[in-house]
Amino acid sequence: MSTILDIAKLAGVAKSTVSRYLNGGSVGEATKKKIEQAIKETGYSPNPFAQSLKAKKTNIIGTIVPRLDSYASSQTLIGIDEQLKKMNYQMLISNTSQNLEREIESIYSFANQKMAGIILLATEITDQHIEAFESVKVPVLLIGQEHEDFHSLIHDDFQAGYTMGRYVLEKGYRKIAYLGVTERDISVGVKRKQGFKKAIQEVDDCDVRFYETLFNIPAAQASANEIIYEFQPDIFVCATDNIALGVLKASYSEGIMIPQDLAVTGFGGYDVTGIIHPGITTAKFFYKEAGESAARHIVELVNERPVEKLTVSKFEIIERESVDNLFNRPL
Amino acid sequence: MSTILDIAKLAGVAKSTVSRYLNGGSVGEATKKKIEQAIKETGYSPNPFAQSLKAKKTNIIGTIVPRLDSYASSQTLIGIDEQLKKMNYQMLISNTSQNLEREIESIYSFANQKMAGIILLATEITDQHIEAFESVKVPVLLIGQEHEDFHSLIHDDFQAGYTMGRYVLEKGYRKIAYLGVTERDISVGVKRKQGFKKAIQEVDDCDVRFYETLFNIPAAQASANEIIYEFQPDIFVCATDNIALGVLKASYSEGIMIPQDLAVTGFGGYDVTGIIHPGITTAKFFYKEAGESAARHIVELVNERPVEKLTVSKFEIIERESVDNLFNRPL
DNA sequence: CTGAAAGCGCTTACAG
DNA sequence: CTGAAAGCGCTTACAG
Repeated sequence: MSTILDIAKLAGVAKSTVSRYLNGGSVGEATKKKIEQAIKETGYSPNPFAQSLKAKKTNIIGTIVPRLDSYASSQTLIGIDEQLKKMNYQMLISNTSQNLEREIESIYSFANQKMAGIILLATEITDQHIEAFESVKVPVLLIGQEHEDFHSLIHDDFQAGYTMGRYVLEKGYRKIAYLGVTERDISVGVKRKQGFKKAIQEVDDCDVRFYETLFNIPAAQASANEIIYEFQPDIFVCATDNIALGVLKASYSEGIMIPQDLAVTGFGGYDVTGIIHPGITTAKFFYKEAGESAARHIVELVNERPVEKLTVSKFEIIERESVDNLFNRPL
Repeated sequence: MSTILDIAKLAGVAKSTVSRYLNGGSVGEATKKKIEQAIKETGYSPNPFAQSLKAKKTNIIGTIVPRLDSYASSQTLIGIDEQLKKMNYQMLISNTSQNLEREIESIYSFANQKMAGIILLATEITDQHIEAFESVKVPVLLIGQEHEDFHSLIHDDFQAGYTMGRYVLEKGYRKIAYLGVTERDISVGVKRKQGFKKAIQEVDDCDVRFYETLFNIPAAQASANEIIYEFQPDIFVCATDNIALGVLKASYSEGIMIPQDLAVTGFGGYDVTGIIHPGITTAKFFYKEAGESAARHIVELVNERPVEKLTVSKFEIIERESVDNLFNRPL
């Protein structure tokens, strides 16, 4: 591996001149040629550690993600990565395997590694998160959860919940099981439910019950089984697509036909909801696009340019076979 | 951020002593105490760039992956990441979005960034890959494809193909469409097919046709539609789970019942194959475990310890509803 | 436009 | 056991 000194010698100039050339400073035509030639010969490329040591800062955006094997995470990461590349930044992923403590560690570790900025694909924001972010003084962007102290980019959970609620009501469903998740997850556990509730409050002949389950399919399946037994709803409105998949599994195993006997909706717009049969009606979020915006925003922040504190990403209801139109049914 | 010099002053010793303490050299009890105290007070932690600049080497393993949004990739990455963390190494992901040129660029870029080693989740190995690997002289490990020049860790594609072939024959299927992929992908396009062929050659009353499609679901769906029309197979043996999903979609849309009218098998063991209904019979590979082994191997290579050139990861046939037993059918 | 020198934060022989 | 000094590869004022 050649260094800047090798190039300087080869080109017959001082290394400060080479450095200036590399960084777009003023260099004479003749020297420029010589340096270019030397670089070509050696295949020289600067040592990023030496650069970072001087600069006390990198062009890397540390991205903390709770898991690698979810549609939402992957798509968001892809969006971030692609956009960052375009802007000549790099993405470094820290996977925390859904361990909040590891998120905190990652924040400090990223700061120590002189990341230019940090993006957190957030689930819960604890006091420790706040403390960590405040002590490291690195620009931060939250995705998926909002917090007054930090810049964030969220999906329109409330509005999606409201729209989904209206949709379900318009299709004629009135005996509804809302299968949600912990309220510690504000976006998924609170906002979607609140939006849904608002829609429900606009009608008065509705029998709705609210349940809580975990994010994974087997747990959702077990919950669905119980609820089917004790409540016999006409429809499950699920807080995530995975939970909807759990409901589907429960139905298969009980011989319940979808949508004839039971309807199901989700949130997320995971690919799998369109692959399976029947397809699941869902509120699709735009993870990749959100990732791209996030990348743009964090770079703005890194360069100390202003960014709106809160950005809300859009959504879209995708109608599929898992919901019937009760008004079209023969009596 | 405090530096080693701050610690040295605070503790009243030379920075070389602090450095020695940090790196486990011999330090007197009394000085040790003072240094520990100073580190605690300041929350000091060494600047990794300065360290890397000296060491000319990091403890980071660069991992090149063709895509982030596939089950196989995610699981493999999770395995690599977790194991690497245990061994005090870090993983850096480079996503190439299925662009072979970007893979080459990533190899050089990783070398430039002084990665301790490189893991490539390989699809095709071109001459440019070989040239790149040879010129950078960084330890390399291939996952998913084997190559005589490099250490590699593969799934047992041939044996899985063979076992799947025998399985299908034992269930009584004789009119078989094998839906494969390009032979440029040796593991998926060649090995699985070869194994399957071997099984077929052991019987003689078999009508098998071989087709080729792309890796994505819509392409597989289109291919399946054509094949159903022109060949009317009893079963599709698909080279990947995604292709099997494409066949399933084609069947849904044509009103073909699975497995009554048509059976389907895949390779991979993607989660989704067990979530949908009917579940897809598939040869499950152990991606996460493979990732863990890969992590162990690359670290061995980094430390110049011997590693077998080729490691073969296991597989397992998972029986689900997408394949019937023709011998059990009423006449 | 160009070069000499200092310094980023660390580690590593080399003395003592 | 401990410290002074050199050096890793780069950048950045500062002179000229």
